[in-house]
Amino acid sequence: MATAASNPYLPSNSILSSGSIVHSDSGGGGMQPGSAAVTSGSGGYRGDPSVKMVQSDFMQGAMAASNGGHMLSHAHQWVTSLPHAAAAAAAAAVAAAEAGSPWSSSPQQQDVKSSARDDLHTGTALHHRPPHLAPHQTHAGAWGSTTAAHINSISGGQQQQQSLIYSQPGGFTVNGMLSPGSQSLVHPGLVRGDTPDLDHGSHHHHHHHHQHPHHQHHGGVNSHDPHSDDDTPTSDDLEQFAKQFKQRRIKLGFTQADVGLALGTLYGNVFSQTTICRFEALQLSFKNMCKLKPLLNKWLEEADSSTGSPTSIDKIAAQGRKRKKRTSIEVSVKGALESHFLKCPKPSAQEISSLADNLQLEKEVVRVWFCNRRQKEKRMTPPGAAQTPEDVYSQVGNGHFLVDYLKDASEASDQRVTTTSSFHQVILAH
DNA sequence: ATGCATGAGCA
DNA sequence: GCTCATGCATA
Repeated sequence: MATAASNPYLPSNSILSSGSIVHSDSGGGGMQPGSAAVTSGSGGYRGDPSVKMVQSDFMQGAMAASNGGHMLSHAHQWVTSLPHAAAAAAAAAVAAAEAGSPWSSSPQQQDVKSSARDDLHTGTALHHRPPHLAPHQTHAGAWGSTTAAHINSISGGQQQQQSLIYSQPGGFTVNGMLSPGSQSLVHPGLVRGDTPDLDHGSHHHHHHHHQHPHHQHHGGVNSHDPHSDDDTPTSDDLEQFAKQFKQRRIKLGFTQADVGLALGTLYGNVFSQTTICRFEALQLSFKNMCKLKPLLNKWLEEADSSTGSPTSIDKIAAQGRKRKKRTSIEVSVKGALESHFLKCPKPSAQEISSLADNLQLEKEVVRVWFCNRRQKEKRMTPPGAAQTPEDVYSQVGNGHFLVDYLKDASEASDQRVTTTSSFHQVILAH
């Protein structure tokens, strides 16, 4: 089986002495997963060709599989060794540094391109979850407006989330929600009465300064009305929406995963708990937020008014996919990477290679690490927002950081991290 | 909630 | 190979 696997991950340096990490290799030769935990046991792909992009919002014009093919080919499993215990102060520091979520009202510098993503959605098997109305009301100001108070990160966060209900692949319930039986949670009247408007009723559209590069010429050009989901919302709108969305979602008794699947059930675009989570936490790019808002908005409408009229259309198919197991990077190694990142956010291939060699990590891992680091940096520190650390965030007793940036930076669509490094240094210095 | 990962599209 | 959107797996 899979003898000479075209494994892109050539652990040519997989030493095992100081083992900073724990990924094993499937080195083509005579290696075989013995006791390793092969995660992706259920092979398969998600060739969902029935994409029904019902969103004529802005992007996602054409997404039909251009290659009409399937990217699934050889089957090589990513064996991995075991996780290691990693708990250090340094870890906390790093984690803290990553827990940002400040945004600016400035548009991201992305273009409309990423669209076709019907690749796969490994069903994050789940099902409706117990309808327990939680009189919960979280309000967090975060973005460009005033204070940011929803970050949490590390330990003191708000992990009241039901993060295990949807776990592990294996079961696939092709019913996000609205499935008979799980629908008698709440009456629309109740929620409605409880949570007033939210939708286009957008309560307030004060001054918003932003210039979004969305040239959506559509007939009568948008005059002024940042609301009504067909128009470009402001950062504040998004913030408001996200906040309310979460509230209602919880009141309705749905998990983030539920919503993700429901979106697929309803509109054809399935999303994971991760994405919903990030949306609520405003940890997506502006453009991405804009894209998801309409969808989530629709879901809300459906959710609160479909307590009996389910839209029984399920299409999501849970399928597995081979995925390299997550490489655990030791804290010390992370620290090293961080340091290098501060010096050079965008190392060359050669730099990466040597770095990987030193840290005894696969080049790919290092490369990806930097990519992810940059991404995080992007949504974390809006250009020109780095001020005095003490001004930027306040440490609240329990190792909880409140980040508060000033919105609006610049429109530079290319200027990347540069002045933002100071931010991390401070964090790490804690 | 978030770290590491995949992949499309672009340069 | 990077960016960007997204998600599995995990803490």
